[in-house]
Amino acid sequence: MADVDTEGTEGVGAPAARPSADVARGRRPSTTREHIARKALDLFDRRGFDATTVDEIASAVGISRRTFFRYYDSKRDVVWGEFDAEMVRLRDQLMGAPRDEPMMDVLRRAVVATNRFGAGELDELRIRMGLISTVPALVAHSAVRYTEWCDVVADFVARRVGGSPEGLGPQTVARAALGAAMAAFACWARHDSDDLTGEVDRAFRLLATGFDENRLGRWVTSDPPSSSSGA
Amino acid sequence: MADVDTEGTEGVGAPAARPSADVARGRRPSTTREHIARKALDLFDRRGFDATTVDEIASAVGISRRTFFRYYDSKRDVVWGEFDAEMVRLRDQLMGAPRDEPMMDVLRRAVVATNRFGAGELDELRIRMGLISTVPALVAHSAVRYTEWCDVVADFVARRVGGSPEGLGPQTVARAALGAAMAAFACWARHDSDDLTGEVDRAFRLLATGFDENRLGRWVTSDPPSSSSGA
DNA sequence: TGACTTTATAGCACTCAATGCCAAAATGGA
DNA sequence: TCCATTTTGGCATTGAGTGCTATAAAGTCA
Repeated sequence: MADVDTEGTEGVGAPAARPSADVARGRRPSTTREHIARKALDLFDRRGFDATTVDEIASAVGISRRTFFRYYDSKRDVVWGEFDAEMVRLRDQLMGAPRDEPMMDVLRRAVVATNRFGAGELDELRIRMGLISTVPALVAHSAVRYTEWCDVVADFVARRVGGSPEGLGPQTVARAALGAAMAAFACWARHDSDDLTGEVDRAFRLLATGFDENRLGRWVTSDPPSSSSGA
Repeated sequence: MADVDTEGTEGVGAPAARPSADVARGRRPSTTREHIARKALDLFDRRGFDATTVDEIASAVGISRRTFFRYYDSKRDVVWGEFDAEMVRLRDQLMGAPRDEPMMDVLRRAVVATNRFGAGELDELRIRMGLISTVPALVAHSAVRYTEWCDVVADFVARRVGGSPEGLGPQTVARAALGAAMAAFACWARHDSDDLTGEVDRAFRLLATGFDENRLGRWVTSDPPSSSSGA
């Protein structure tokens, strides 16, 4: 693992693992979110999420149970890593897109862009996403985390087409888009399609067709159109 | 052959509330799922879901805590009522549709049909859906319950267009459809659009357009059928 | 009536996640 | 050295959920 310096570690809910730009005051943290996450994911992967207790994670890391909960709000949150940073990236991508680019193209490109990962991160990501889309406790928790994602998309859509982000239009687009993204992720995490962004791209192109039955039929049988062409 | 009428997904996990077609053997149940649900929903509505403990529900119903868990697998499940029965109805609607009817029309009609409720049920349903779409613990749990829903839809789609129900095509359609349904439900539960099936219908028509930006713009500004303005 | 069977219930003990509180440890600065 | 700051760990508590067991209530059969 060559991710020595992970500087984007803004606290999700825990105050710990601060970059601490100024002088370090007080007692130094005895570990990091990344360190905990690595140990925990390893345990989850080997023994299963439910079968791994917080006590086991804590003792594997070398901290107390109480300290674990200062780094992560819950056992579930460990799997999500630095999800919040990605949320900011998505918003930037959506809001920064040229006004004349079609809405669904912007959306597709933005989601694809925010899900580009280096080869070194993919193995861990697959474990994360595999857990998120299969373990009931994590499937459940995902709905809460993805709510923020939907809000970002709904804001974008409302800004494009008018009306309130809470309205049926933006909400439907946002939640349907989330569905497409989740489908892509789940498919990628399950079988070894090593092309995550490709899956996302395909799912969103499909979504933008309105799921016409004939096109969908051809799409399933023959190989679906890959990205390549333009925006 | 006692559990003849318990085929498929009928039993959530609790053995109680059986219609008891044959003669009643053994001690009679001291309450019903409905009775528990009514008391519990009342408490949830007044005090909030998290602030209501299982002990309080049990004592309000007049049973022990342990007995509560024989009727419902969890506190969360109370809010979902007889969700499983609806699942069977959805499958029947989808599979029973004429083969030449367009796929997305079948889907829309099926979801609309399975969400028709009598005027007497609507108040309680609004409380249920309000809770499900706002309380974090229930938002989370909804993802697990809706997984079954998605499976049904994905099966239907795969049967129509070919390929595996696990494939990206059927999964994308299913999850996007779920998104549309959730958006419609949440909008209905929040503001008092008393037309639930109308909201569902609109969301699915929108989904089938592929969210073309221009059409969506007109759709939002000029009120579609009976939505309140600017919602 | 009195066994015997079946079913539902209550109580108890237990695990585990999560939270609040407080004392102790570690660190830099005055 | 004393002090302020920050992290840590232990302790107690709450609340969900589960397994086990004894008991209560009902019908059946002799």
